[in-house]
Amino acid sequence: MAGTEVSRRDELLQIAGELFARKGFRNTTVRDIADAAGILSGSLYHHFDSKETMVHELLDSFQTGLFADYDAIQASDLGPRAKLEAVIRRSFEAIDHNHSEVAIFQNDAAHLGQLDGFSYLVERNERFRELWTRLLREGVEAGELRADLDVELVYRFLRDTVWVAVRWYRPDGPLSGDEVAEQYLAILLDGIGVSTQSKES
Amino acid sequence: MAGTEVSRRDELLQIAGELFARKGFRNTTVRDIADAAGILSGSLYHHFDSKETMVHELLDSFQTGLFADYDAIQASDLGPRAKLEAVIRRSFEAIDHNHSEVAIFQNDAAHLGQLDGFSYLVERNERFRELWTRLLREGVEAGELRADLDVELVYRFLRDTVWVAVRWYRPDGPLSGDEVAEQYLAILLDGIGVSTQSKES
DNA sequence: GTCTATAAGATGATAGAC
DNA sequence: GTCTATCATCTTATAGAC
Repeated sequence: MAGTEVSRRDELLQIAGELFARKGFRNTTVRDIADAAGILSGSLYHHFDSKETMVHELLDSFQTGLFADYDAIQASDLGPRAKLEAVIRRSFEAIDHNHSEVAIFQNDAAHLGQLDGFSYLVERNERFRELWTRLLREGVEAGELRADLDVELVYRFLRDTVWVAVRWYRPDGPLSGDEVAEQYLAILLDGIGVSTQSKES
Repeated sequence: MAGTEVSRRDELLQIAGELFARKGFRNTTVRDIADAAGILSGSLYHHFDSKETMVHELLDSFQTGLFADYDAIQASDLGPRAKLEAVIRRSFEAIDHNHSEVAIFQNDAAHLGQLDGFSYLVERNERFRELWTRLLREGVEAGELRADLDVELVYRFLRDTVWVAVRWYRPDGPLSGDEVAEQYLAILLDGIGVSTQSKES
C-alpha cells in the first residue's frame, strides 16, 4: 500500500506506452505488448477492456498533469514573456519525463481524435492553442515580443518546434531537458524578442 | 503518348498517396485505395506488385527530384547563408507541390526505413543531414551565422521546423509555399543571423 | 483493365480452466 | 493473474474468367 508500489497494471501500461511510442498505436499489436510483458495476449484483458483503453489512460493522465501546470503558470504573476518561457520549459520537461506519452500524442493523436471516446483530444488541442496564442498576443502588447509577427503562424512554429523534439530527444541521452529548452529558447527568442544584439540596453 | 497524359497507373498512385498521407501507410488498406479509385482491391494488383511498391514509387521519385535540386543549390556560387535560404525555400516548395509525399515521409519514413528494400530512406536521411550541417558550418565560418550555435542542435531545429509544417500547411489554403517560407526564414534568421536589429550596418 | 472468388495469415477480443 | 483454446473479422495477395 506504500505510494511507491507499482501495480502490475501500471507496469503493463508503461510497457504498452513504450511500444506505442516506438512503433505507433496501430502498428503495435496486443500480442506485442503481451510478449514484452512475458504473458499471453489474452491475459491482458484481465487488466484492460481494450487496446484503446490503454492508450486512453496513458494520454489522459499525462495531459491532466500537464494542463494543471500550464494553468498555474498562466495564473502566476509572471510577465507574458516569462510565462511563455515557463510554458516552453515545462513542455520540454514533459518530453523528458513523459517521453512515451508525448511521442504517442505527437504521432497518433490526430488519428485517435477521430475515434469514439477520444474527442477530448481535439478539445484540449484547441485549449492549448488558445493558451499559447494568448501568451503571444500579451507578449506583443507588453512590448516584449516583436509586433510584426503573424501570431497564428508563430504559434504553429513554436508548438511544432517544441513537440517535434520528441522525435530525436532521448531521456537517457547526453542532453537534459532543461539544456535543450535553454538552447531552443535562445534560438527562438533571439528571433522573436523585441531586441537581440542590444538586449541589455 | 503526349507528355501531359496521365496513365491510369499514375492516377492510382496519386489516390494512394493522398490516402497514405492522410491516414498513414499502415492505416490505409488496399481496399481503401481501390474504393477511392472506384475499382475492387484485386484489380490494383494488375498495376502494382504490392502496397509497399506503391509507397516506394511515391517516395523515391519525389526524393530523387528534391535531392537533384539540393545538389544544384550546393554547387551554385551563392554564399552559405543564401544557399541555406535557397534550400529552405525549395523544401517549402516541396511541401506545397508534393504535399502527399512529404507527409508520408514525415509520418511513416521512420517505420518504412526498417523494412526490406527501404534502407535507401535511411541513407538519404544521412545525406540530407550532411548537406544541411555543412551549410550551417560554412555559414558560421563565413561570419554569416552566429558562432555560438550548436550546429547539430540547430540542424534538428531547422529540419523539424521546416518539414513539420506539412502537418498544417494546405496547398489550397490562403498561404502560398513562398509566403510561409519567407515568414519562417524571417523568424529563423533573426534568431541565427549574425546581426538582426542592425542588418544594414 | 476490371471482376469473381478465395486463400493464408494476422488481429482484437472472449470464455472458462487453473 | 495467467493460460488454453478459439472466434470473427480484417488484410494482403493470388488465379483465372470476362
